[in-house]
Amino acid sequence: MEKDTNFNEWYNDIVEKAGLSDKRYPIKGMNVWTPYGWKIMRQIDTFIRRELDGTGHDEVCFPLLIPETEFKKEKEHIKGFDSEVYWVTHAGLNELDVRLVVRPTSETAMYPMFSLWVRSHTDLPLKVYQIVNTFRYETKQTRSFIRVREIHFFESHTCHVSEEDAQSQVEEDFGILERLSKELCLPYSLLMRTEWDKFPGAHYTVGLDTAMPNGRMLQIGSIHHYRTNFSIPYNITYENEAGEHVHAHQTTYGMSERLVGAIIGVHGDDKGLVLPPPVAPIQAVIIPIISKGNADVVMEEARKIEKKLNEARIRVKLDDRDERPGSKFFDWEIKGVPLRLEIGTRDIEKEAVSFVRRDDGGKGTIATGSIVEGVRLILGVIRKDMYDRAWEKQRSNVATITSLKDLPEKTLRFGWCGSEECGHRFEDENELKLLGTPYEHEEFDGTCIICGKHTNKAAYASRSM
RNA sequence: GGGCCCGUGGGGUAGCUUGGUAUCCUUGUAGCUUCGGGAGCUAUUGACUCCGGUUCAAAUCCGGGCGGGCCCA
Repeated sequence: MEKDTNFNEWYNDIVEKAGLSDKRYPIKGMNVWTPYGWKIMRQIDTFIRRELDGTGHDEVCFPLLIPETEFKKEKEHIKGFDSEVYWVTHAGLNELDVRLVVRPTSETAMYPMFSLWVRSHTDLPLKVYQIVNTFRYETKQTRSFIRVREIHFFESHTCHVSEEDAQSQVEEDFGILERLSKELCLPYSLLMRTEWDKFPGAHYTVGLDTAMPNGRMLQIGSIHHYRTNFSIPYNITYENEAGEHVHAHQTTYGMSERLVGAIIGVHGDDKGLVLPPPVAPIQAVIIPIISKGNADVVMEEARKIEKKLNEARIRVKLDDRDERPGSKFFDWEIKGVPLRLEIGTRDIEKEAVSFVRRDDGGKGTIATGSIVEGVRLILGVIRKDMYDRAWEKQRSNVATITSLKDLPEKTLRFGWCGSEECGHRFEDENELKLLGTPYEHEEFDGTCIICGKHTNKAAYASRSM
């Protein structure tokens, strides 16, 4: 299956063949995480926990159901979500007096509790997160990991004494993102979403977008600054040092299983999945090369190597199935295992192990005596190379344009005066989604591509995934 | 939001026009054999998406549900 000529089919094919997800579950957009896919997700979750724990967040777990009365407290928020929430209307044989919403996100579950938890300025900042499933009734075509109705994601929610303090939380979130990006070898653009596309109820939203091979941007997460937009309706106040009751300023940060979708799309190739070593369930696979009469010797050596790597906490698997080596090579390539180790008579004689990199096909040997150091080193190089190549692709995906004729299949960068009128016209007339303006300062000098007014603001747009 | 297409063993398919015995590949299982890029042989398990209609008879024709895919907005 060819990735570049037929990305959509390729993607579906890989998800199935690599054993990431089984979408035969009989509800649209609700797929089964099969073991290999779930292991990848768990690696990502583990990293996120480590990062959030390390930055002073506490993990919590809120109920799945939200009373309609709480859900409807913030007007913009409900407007943004009420067409895509699932309702619980019955319990047993009885119709419920107060209907329950299945969380599409947890603001409205958490904030009534925050108003109880936050009393004094000494309670702030309050920083919590949870890793849970949320539900959104997607009406569009669903797609494994990218557009689903049951979404596995993490959401962190914070409360602060001031807008500035909340702003510094946003900066901390960018730091977490940067480290996550290195781990998953995923590049991203930080784009300030337009007023009409920001999270319902937010003061502003920064979208985290990754370019897919078809030139379209995939949003992999978002960071929101709420100011006091939620703390007012939910009455989240604290008493400051002067004895006054003040509304807290809030932020949220969320990312989902789309990270898995992005990894598939960014790194995969015609042979299958290519996994970044830090999240690969199996980082190195050992293929014993057996021939007549040497099975015992080869297997013994392979087990020795397996044990050594295992003890060094490298995720290793010895493939001792009764299959021919070639067939095993194909299997593990589809599954994207970063490093393949081959052990045969020739290797044993040379006291070495042959290796093949999944990412670029590079081959070589590692001396058996330094197998742990060698494998660690190569996995490190693979991670760095994947990271660098992915960023290079992300940058080259952007095309700066001055005319709307003959648009390339890329992410477009162009001048925008910033007016809503030009923004809407741009979207409506070009079948494109305005992703927003760069969050970080970016030199630009040109004219608005719609009205022609001079502007030093660039905007980004792409077709939606 | 609109349009088009599809649903047959675990996966991929033939059969459907013209109603009557379901094809092939792959996978799975057991055994033999083989092993530095998808080996071979033998035996064997396993299917017409659901509901309703037409009919002596439905995988096949008609309607609907559920599910999947592609394109456009």
